Amino acid sequence: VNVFAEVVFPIPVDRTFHYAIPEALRSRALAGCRITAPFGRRKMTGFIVALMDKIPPGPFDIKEIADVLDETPSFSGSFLSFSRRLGSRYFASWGEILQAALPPTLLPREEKKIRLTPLGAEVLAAEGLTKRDREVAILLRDGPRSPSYVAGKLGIKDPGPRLEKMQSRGLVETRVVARRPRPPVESGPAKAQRQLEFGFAPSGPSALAGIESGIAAGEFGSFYIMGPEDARRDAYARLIQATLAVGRRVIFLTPEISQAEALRGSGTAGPGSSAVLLHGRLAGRAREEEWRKLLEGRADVVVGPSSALLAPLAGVGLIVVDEESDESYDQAEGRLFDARGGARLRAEEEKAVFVRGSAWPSVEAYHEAVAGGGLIVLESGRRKFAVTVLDDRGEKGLLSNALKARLSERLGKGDPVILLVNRRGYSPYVFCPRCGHTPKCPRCDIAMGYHRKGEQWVCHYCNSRLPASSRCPKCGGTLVQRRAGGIEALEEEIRKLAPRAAVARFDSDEAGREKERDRVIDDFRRGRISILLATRLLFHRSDVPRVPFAVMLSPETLLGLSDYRASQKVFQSIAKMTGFVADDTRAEAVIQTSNPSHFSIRAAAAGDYRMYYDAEIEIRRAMNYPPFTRLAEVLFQGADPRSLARKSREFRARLEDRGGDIEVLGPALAAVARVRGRTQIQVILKSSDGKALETLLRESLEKIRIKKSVRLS
DNA sequence: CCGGTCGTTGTG
DNA sequence: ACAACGACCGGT
Repeated sequence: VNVFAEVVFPIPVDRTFHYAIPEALRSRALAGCRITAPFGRRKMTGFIVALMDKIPPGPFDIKEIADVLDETPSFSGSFLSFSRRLGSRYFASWGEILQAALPPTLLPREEKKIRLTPLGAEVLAAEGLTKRDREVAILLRDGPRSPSYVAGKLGIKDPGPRLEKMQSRGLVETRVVARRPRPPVESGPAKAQRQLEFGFAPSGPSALAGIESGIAAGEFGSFYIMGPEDARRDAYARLIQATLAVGRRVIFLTPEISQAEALRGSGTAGPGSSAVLLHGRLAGRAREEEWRKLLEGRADVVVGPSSALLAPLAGVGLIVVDEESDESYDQAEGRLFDARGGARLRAEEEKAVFVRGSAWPSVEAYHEAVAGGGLIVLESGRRKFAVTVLDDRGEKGLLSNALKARLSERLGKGDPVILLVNRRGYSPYVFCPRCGHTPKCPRCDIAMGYHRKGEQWVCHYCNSRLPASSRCPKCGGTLVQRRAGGIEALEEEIRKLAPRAAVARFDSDEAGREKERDRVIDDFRRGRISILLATRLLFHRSDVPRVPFAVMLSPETLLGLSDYRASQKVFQSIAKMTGFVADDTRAEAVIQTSNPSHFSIRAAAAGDYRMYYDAEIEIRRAMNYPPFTRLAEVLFQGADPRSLARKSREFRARLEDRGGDIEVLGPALAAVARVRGRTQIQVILKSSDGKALETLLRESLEKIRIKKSVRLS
């Protein structure tokens, strides 16, 4: 009989721990249940991942599970096995993945509170305390506080020793306050459901028949649908309905929440089915309710950003990753996994069909789809609008004379226009001609951008701000601005050019909140705004009206990045800009650049993906970059550069011990050597053998205990 | 000697 | 993640 449980916890320790199940809990303690258990000196919420009738022998003494928090498991068996593989693939612990899959309301946290005892109050009143102890007592006079609050107010890092001392004298006491999770929601009749509806005719090219038969057969398969947005949506609708028709379910990923919301239309996903949105911005209660619908099978389709991949659906038959090439699917700081790789993994696990789609695929995915035979191209027809490339070398200001002339003409006709630029603020940086100094972010190794709004310097990495000054902080000289290139400077020039036009900005500084963003787009659609200035932020909206005139300014600045994907970013940002242009012979897209002959710009201007791909794939081949080699970029972060350097060298030594045919670059300071006060050191591994690379990486990284993130490509 | 910090180690 | 422990350090 199963009297022991294997448990994981939501901490960055990828190990399982063993507990005995007391008699009274034995019938309720099932794999996939949330539990509480003593862990070290604490009590923690964890998850049962397996039951067993004996435990591995070891020198530890076994503890008992304290409580089982679920009546029915929060995670199914297949979800457990998927989440284990997902965590292992992306170097996150199993428990962290399970935590991310759970609505936060279901993960009770407990907090330590320090309270002043009556004795403590008495001694305080009698002035019998030393300076520091007095400060602590005064803080606690108004009620119990957490240790971190005390630390912050006292300006010390660790109040532990002092508090312990005071506790042993009976001046304060600590209490652990458990924030109990809400009782499980009764799964009664579904309340007013947020029905997500897919309004497209179930018709489409016969090319989809292959995917449909894969869905019907219930086998894993991987496909790529390349085509414009409306054609892709029709195809998705057909595939979703085919999946629901065989009684299976659908996970649909979009890069951003707003795109998931935009999928709401008319019609339905299918008779008797329902679809829900699931994302982190849903407030506690609502999020739990949607999650429960999925767990209990009251909904058949989930739509959302990367995190929706962890939705608790059973019987998944189709997983769609739309806008496949979007960066928000990347594994990056604060994101536990790569959503594309994760989606494939889950599809394999559930024997589901894996579909990626985009108008402009990433080079890696396209290469793979062509080789694997899963590429489906939906014809987009020849575009009717003109595309013009303007060379801005030798021009003054942001707008070339040729562009100004075109803009004036359009505005004269009353045409709405969109102008895209790649930079926030006014100018990229300021510098002192006398001593050469450039003001940098105090926490990051990067120049601060000058923002006219609020007269401040802003770090575009960590968003910290300093009041701008015209004097050099080093030598007192007069600072000068680098050529103004940001959206604020663009706004200034536009207002000069068209003083009476209604201009609005769509960037993180001017349209910060979600509501504000919706309002700007809405005003633009209604014609209350005639000139829309935007950063890349606009690419994540699928409700931007088509316009007769759109402009991309200086896309070549992205080429300066030390990233082998730089040219892809250039191609895609131009291609997406042309996506805002109405398909009309009188419409025009303009690219203004100082590098008009670059292949990514020429191909984007021609709207020719193959032209771009053929050139880029040759570069990738020549330089031995993905997809011709596997790359692992390991980033170590830490406050102390010395210990970071030591540990990253230790990592390198481990890599070399194990040898193998793997190229190791670094350790070296990352391109941005410091972010938020933490030094960043990078090690890059290159190999043609992906399996060997992953194994080596896993083994060598295992004992290196510092904050690290890994990007595999 | 104490309070504070830092790095290391273990959690069943 | 978090707590505990040991080494070290500077101030009284």
